[in-house]
Amino acid sequence: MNPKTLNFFEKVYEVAKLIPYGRVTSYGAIATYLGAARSARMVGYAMNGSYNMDNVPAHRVVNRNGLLTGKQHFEGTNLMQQLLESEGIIVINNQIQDFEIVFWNPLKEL
DNA sequence: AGTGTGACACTGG
DNA sequence: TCCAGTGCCACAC
Repeated sequence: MNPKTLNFFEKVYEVAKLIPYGRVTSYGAIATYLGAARSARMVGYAMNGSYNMDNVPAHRVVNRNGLLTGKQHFEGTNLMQQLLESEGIIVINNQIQDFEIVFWNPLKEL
């Protein structure tokens, strides 16, 4: 794939799809991996348009604190949490427990 | 072409 | 240590 043909959004989706089952990452980590460290907000914005991309596990992307800030954009009030819990990730009060353990760093893993 | 916007991240008080 | 303000930059309008 010619990287130039891929929009920033598409790159975000590509990375998101690589997040292993039962692991999570942060918006900033993805942005940094894409070489746009200052565009973490855009990653979240990109995920907003991933609702029609069923391959993108948007629920595995949280902010750098492991907080489910994007929860509001999912159906219902706790769909995101349920999806994570179904993968073995413990979430309490929108906060991922043992975040450092389940955190997946694309910079290190890829 | 310019302006507004946001599912973040960092810094200073 | 904690919170509020500020920077940021790619996309939509």
